[in-house]
Amino acid sequence: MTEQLVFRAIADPTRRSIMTMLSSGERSLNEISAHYEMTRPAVTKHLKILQEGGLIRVRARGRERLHALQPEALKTVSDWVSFFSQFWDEKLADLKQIVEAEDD
Amino acid sequence: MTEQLVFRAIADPTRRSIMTMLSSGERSLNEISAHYEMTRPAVTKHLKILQEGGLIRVRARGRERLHALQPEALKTVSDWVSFFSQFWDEKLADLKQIVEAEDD
DNA sequence: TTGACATGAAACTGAATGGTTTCCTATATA
DNA sequence: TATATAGGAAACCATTCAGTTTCATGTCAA
Repeated sequence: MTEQLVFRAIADPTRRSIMTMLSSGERSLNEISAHYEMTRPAVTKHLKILQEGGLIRVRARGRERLHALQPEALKTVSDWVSFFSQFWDEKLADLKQIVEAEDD
Repeated sequence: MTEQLVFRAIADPTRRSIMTMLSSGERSLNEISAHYEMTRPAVTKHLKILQEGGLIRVRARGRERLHALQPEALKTVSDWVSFFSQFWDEKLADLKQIVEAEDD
């Protein structure tokens, strides 16, 4: 199952940081790795894991590779958390159900 | 920061499964490990990581150790996901804000 | 077309993870 | 009190993970 790949992807702080960065628009590998101490190949590996989790998509532009956020993959996490949220925020869980029902 | 400990804790499928099990009530170590193929010490380690993430609490009853879910720790995850949810479900994000404002 | 730039790929390393086995301690209970 | 039960602790192992260095490839631009 792919669910595990999402949880795996978001388990690392660098990867969550990259997601935050991409929330303001797509970025090339160079632009991304410029923000971190680690080497470029290390960032490449993180991007691959994010891609495997479906959290980003990659497209080529010339010799660059542009990485864009694909946040819908987080629905998996959101749904999982929602199950438990009934135990600490019933109002929120109820409203979520209402919203989802409306969308049908 | 403790945030990382939560994401680390929920990254493993066995630990997420244990959380689901505990959602129906507290359980002793023996009761929990009976549901898995792995040995009891292995389950003990998972429980320790869940505890470090604040996701469960443990109390002693005689020679037993009862483990109970503490789902509020998932608020960390919920909040993090909410930031990204604005990109795939604005209605839900809006309602969540309303709910949280009401609680103030 | 040559050189600079953006990236990919492979081999390696150390630390963390998920698991095991073995042994020890504490608490119930016959 | 002797024994069974519940769990803790330590030592060990294999795999995965996050990072590195080195080298190769493809594309742009002078």
